[in-house]
Amino acid sequence: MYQFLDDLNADQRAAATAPLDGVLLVLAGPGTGKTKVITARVAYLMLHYKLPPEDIVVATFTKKAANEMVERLDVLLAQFPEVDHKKLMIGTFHSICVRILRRYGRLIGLNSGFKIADEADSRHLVKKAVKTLSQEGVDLASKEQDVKSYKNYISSHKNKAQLPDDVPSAKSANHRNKYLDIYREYQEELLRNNVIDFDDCLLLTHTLLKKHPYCMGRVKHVLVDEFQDTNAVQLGLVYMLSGYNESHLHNVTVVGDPDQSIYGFRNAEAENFFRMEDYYRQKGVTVSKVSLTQNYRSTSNILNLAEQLMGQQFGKREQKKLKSNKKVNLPVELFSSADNKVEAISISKKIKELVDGAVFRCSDVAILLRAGFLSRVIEQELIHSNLPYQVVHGRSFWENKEIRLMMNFMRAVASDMDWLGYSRCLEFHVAGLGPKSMQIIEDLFMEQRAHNEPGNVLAILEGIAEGRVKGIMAKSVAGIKEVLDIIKSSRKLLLDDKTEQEQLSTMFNNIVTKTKLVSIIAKERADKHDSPEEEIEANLNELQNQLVSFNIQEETLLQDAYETEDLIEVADESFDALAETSASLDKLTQFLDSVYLYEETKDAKKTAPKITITTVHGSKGLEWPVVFVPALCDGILPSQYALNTSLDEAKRQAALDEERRCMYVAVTRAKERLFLSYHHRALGFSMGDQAKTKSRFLNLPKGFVQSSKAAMLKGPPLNLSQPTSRFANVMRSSPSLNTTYKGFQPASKLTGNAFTPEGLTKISKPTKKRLGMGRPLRFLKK
DNA sequence: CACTAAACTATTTTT
DNA sequence: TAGTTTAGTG
Repeated sequence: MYQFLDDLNADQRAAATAPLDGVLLVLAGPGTGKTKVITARVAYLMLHYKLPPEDIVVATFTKKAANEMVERLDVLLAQFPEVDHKKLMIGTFHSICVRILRRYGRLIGLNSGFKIADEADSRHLVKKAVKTLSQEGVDLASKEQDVKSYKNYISSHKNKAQLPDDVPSAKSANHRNKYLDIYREYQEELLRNNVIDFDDCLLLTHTLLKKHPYCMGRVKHVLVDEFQDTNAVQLGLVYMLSGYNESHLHNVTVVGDPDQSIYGFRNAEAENFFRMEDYYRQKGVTVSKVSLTQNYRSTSNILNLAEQLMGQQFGKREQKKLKSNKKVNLPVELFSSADNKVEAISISKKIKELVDGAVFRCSDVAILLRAGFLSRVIEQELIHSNLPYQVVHGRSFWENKEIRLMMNFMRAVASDMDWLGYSRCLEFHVAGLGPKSMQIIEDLFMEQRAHNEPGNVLAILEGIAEGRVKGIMAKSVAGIKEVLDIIKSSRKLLLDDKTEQEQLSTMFNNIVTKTKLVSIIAKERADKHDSPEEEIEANLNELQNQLVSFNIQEETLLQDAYETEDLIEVADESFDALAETSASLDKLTQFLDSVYLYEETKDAKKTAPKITITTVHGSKGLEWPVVFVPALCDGILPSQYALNTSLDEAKRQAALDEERRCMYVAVTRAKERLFLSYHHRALGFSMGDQAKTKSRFLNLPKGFVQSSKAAMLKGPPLNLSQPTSRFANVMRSSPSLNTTYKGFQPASKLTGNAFTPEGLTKISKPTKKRLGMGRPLRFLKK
């Protein structure tokens, strides 16, 4: 019928072509072609059932997943020009919600010009709230740790759809009320700054649709990817989005795998699978389930180990019977090391063997870690042994100081209302401007806001420059004048008679030059890095490129999509419009808006032949021919938190189960070779070295892993009271000692003749991303 | 009142 | 290690 359906196996096809009406749960284990199925289903809904793309909502969890799906649809639908899949409402939950709020937020009193508060803004406002409250006499701790716990409190309530007024009153403890006070004050702060935080994106949409469900009344089908990662609010959104259109009531497709739920800490609830089933069954809606069991990724040894691991879950779980399609099947290897440095050495030696044997390339190898900080030791060792690697950290690029500063200066250029942006610029650039002076300026701004005006930071600063404000030191006034100049001159550059690209890049350079950003930040890092300027400039270049090459999103998506149009007063113009505007200024504004919600964080050079180091969470949805999972120690995986004995039994089990799922995700990333390891001792920071024991998850029956004892250090058992770091250093620097280290067997011995290098190169292409759409199809066919 | 230098302390995962 | 908090100085 459709060619893309021929490329699916029977189960996949059943899922993709399931009836339009009713609820479909697709239980897709790792490597079973989940994305392929959901993409095919979307195509089928549009082609076969003739659903208009603008009536279909496809919600994903990450930007990457959304982008990938669009890419696949591009290929899939190339031959069906009559279907315009660009009109699909596809994106992360957050981005879809923001689009809805921009358009209909007014109905719940939201100012349509709102901005998204990023993590830094949000933290700042929590701190602010704490400060305000302590000034009012409430006794509050404001250490970093405490701020974190306040944020957690707020977030967890928001994720349960509880605004301050909805929080159930605490029975006894009075610290609870303090938390609630902070929550209230924090919400006020958001409002005063005309921003909403990440959780609000979802929560406010939830509130909106509860009151005004007709806003999204024409939605005919809702699809959710990685459903196990949804929280209560997201589940509610699915119910509401699919619960209004009478001709297409409760038409939902969700795809996911409860075993891969590793975002519980962020209030994801894998139980949503069961909840949803109950909810719709009670409504009399047909609920069908399809399980995908054919695995196209891993060898059966890897799959067996994974299944064995999950068999130890405390919570209920359905057994999986994943079938491998791989002919070759090498054992999963396990080794232990005296300490984490030795472990790193073993890993690098092993990688060297695999790579030198021309069996794998560096880009085929990934090292997956429970936590980011574990990468340090391994990185050092990889540098030492000259192995190229890349650390893929979620948003580290955006967290660089130079990037954050540039973003803030550009925010100020883009909007006079953006106090949060302006304030960071002032703090950075104006000498002599401390908390007291900042407070004076902020008060002026908030006063304007209180009078229901948008607020205009630039005007206030001009007032200061003209000496109309008391309490600001002369030295600071001079600095403020400079900031004014930077902002104004940058704006002028955006109105120049040049191309958009030129305008943006000269504006960018203008800020960089006038703030002397590079030299100032370089100075701060001088004692830690060799050539900090280089790195800073490279980062700035990257940002500049992203800005200049940014394409304006189709924000008009919702514009014409709704018949209910006349029912709803259309959102008014944002009142933030600057006196003079230009295409490049619009572009700048959109760029700033988009960064946190739409823009995919670049995963370094995809083509570079490098080893990938990333966290287990960061590895989700990806795959590599060779995977190392080091540091499988109690206290790391499972993490210390899960081992906390002060938790009650149910919570402890739930936490342990999530940790186990973490390991499940890690091991199921591997296609051909999987190496597990742990160390007996962690050489650490100031807190001193810690003795470690083998992770409880490694207590497996015989036969699932092959221990390679050779990786253990030869020599006397470690004396734990002696400084081990020196020991490790000797190991590393002394060749004679190194020879006693046996390391791994040569790759040839392990692989035997079953694997020829030629045979392997065919299937050992790197990450999923590079496979794109065409490749896996061809691969699966054979 | 702001700035600097020394001291401290916490290390998960992220839209 | 690095980011933040503090105490002491100008």
